[in-house]
Amino acid sequence: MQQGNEAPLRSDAQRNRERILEVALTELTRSACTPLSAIAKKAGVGQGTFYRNFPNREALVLEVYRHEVQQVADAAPQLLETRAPDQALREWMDRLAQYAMAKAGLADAMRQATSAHGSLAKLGHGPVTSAVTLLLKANEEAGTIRPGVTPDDFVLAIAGLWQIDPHGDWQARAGRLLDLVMDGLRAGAPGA
Amino acid sequence: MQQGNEAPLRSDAQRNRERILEVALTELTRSACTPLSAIAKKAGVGQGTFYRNFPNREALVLEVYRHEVQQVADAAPQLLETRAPDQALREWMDRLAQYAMAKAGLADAMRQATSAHGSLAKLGHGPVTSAVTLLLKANEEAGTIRPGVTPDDFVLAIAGLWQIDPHGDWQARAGRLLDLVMDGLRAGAPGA
DNA sequence: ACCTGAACACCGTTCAAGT
DNA sequence: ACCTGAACACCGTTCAAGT
Repeated sequence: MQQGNEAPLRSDAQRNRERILEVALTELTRSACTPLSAIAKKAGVGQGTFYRNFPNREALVLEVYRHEVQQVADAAPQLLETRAPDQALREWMDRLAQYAMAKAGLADAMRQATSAHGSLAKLGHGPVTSAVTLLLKANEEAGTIRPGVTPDDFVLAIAGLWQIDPHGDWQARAGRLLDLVMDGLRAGAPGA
Repeated sequence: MQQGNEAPLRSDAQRNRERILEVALTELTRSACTPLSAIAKKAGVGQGTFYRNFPNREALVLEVYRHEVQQVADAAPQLLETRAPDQALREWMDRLAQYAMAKAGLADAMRQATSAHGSLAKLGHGPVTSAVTLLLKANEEAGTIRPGVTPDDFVLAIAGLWQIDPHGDWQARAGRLLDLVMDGLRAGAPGA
């Protein structure tokens, strides 16, 4: 049965959960392989409490990531209001890249924690998918990209972002990758 | 000093090393997180011997991967002899995809073992880079792709391959990704 | 109802003793 | 020179006892 995800949660329990997430963000950003016990300790909770909230590393990392990634997703509608659809899409990619580099430690944690396929795919139908759907649709309607590109396709196409080393000249490398993807999306825009 | 990598290696030592690699391939393909101790045991060597050859998991996984990936790389020159450069490139991508799916467990192991950035990048200047360089150069000279694309750019562009779930319809997903990349490479072929 | 932390299981790594 | 395998350190996970 496992309760949907209702069950109001006692106030001290809720504060514990929030403190764990807070510490996890800082700590995982610094180093992807921080022991869970260290996170529990810094958050001031016992091991048991930690595991009540997050049954394993993956659950924790996914939750932190989801939280963080929401912010980038939120930028999409705003960009579409102030720019042409293709410019909005391209700039959104840049912001995603910037964010991915800033949170590189977290991205590492994601890669390591998600055992089988789909670091990103594991995010499922979250805010990122919504943002991408929105951006692609606007472009398709404006005829600036070819029709039929799904959000999944897009996410796969920019997967290289998470491979870039955040030290050094990531700006140049990311820029070239994203330009290439954008050109691929455009190719012969209105045709099948 | 650490010896370059010469030092002829005693014959029993060499057999041990080979048996470890053999077992590691089978075992890691099956499950990315097989304990190293299990691999050592199945290979019939002690823990110490194992660690003499491969100081950590990453070293083992990289070696296995390098070995395997050589085969796909070897196909590049042959393809270039029998096909137009762009067709050769596109078909090589397909083979890479097919191989990546077949060895999905190994790809998982790579992702998990390589802590900081660059699963693929860690392969460094290996056979894959050579193959890609060859293919890109032929296409650039034939004017079928835009000039100035580096092997690094290309590897980043197809990074999505390693995210695809090998069960289900990976053929369709991989095909769409690779077509998109190919179109991106083509975009306005002769121009800057 | 929720929390704590000692206890357990497991895996990576080292090293003293062998051949 | 190289090998073995017991021993150690460490981390994830559980659970009996508390509030």
